[in-house]
Amino acid sequence: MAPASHNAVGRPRTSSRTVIEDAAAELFLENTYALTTIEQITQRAGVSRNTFFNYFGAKSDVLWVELDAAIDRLAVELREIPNGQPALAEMRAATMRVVSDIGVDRVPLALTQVDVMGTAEETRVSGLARLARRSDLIADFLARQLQRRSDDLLVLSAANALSGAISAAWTVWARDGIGRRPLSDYMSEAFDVVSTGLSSALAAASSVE
Amino acid sequence: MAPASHNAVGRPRTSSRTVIEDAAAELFLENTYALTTIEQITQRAGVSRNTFFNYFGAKSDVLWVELDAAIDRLAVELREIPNGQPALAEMRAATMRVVSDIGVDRVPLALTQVDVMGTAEETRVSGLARLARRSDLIADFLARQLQRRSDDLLVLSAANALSGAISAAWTVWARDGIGRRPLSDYMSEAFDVVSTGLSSALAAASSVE
DNA sequence: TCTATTATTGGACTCAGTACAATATTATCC
DNA sequence: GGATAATATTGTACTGAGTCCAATAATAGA
Repeated sequence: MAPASHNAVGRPRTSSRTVIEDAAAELFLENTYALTTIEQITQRAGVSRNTFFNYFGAKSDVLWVELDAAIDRLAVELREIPNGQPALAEMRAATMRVVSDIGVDRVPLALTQVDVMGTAEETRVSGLARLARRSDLIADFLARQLQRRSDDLLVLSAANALSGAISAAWTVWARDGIGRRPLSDYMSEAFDVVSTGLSSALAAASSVE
Repeated sequence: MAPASHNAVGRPRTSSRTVIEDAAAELFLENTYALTTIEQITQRAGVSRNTFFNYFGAKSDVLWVELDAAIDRLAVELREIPNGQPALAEMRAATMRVVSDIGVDRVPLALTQVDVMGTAEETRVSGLARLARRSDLIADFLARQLQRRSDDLLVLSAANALSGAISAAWTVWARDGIGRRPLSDYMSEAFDVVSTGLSSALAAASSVE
């Protein structure tokens, strides 16, 4: 039984992986992320320290399981879009398809308990790695649709901006806690901001005020 | 003589700090970033290992000296803008003021020699920390101008998008190598993309093609 | 020169992450 | 079922970043 890749989407239930995830979540909440060692996690999970690294490439990976899965699905969605489609609209639609699946129970660990776990700074960096990965996916997609290189300034700017907006939606959604609206609501709003342009979005915001 | 803070903007010439920076730059180019240890750096610099940590909080900080300085200056510029100004225009102007100073010799180490140093993956993450710091600055500024909270979705989306676009400009500028145009050119282009909106920017791009 | 401040150093430590070989466990095929 | 191959788990040993703290050197100011 292969532990599959680190960001596997498939889920053999109650494997070592799951046990480790649960143990980690508990300990992060009890002692904060920073003060929890991998050894403690694997001890509670009843496996050896090395087994941790069979399933996760880094301690912080446990925090982002849900987000990684979402990014995996986005990659698939984008790959399946044929050439010559309206790039932004397709990009948005693909994101919305992925996000519509996400229920309240799928909040990335790092985002839910940012206060409780004292994860603010430590997890920030690892979260940014996800932003970067999503940027890459989007840049590749845009480059393909626009027939430009993926390190073209227009492509990169747009990809980074989109990934940043998506990230903002996740963050605010997670922080809104219980009673939050569906993630797709937040995502739509974030897309609106970058789609119509910051000049109009910000102007509208300040005139309303 | 205080080593000042980690991202000091002032420059006491030929202090331990400078010596360390130079030694690090040499070694990164010779042996790549990953294979260079802090011990090697301080050895060549003729100081003790601990002195490194007097000036830098992490090994990767050496890579981002120039960018950190630019972000410091951006922070100052933004702080000095009075309330009630058009947010996006001021933000853009402040960025351009900072960037107009940057000559060809001020390319962040991490960005120039990304190929030579094999820094691609390792430095990516530390670079993202800068993106985040800039996002925070921009979010605070926008929140003040728009009279909203700095974790508001509109504010965060816009801040992330802007920071992402700025990051793209730096990246492409650095990668263009010798013969590149001034950084401000790239920055203008990146701002245009997010200002006018991705829907028009991307539509224009695909119709041109 | 004396003194307070700050820079530098030494030493000991924790922990994440890597490498690799050894062993256990499960699946597959006959 | 039993042999065998594939994969999961573990043990051991290691590197190197980053932290802490106390000791000492260097410098500035009076």
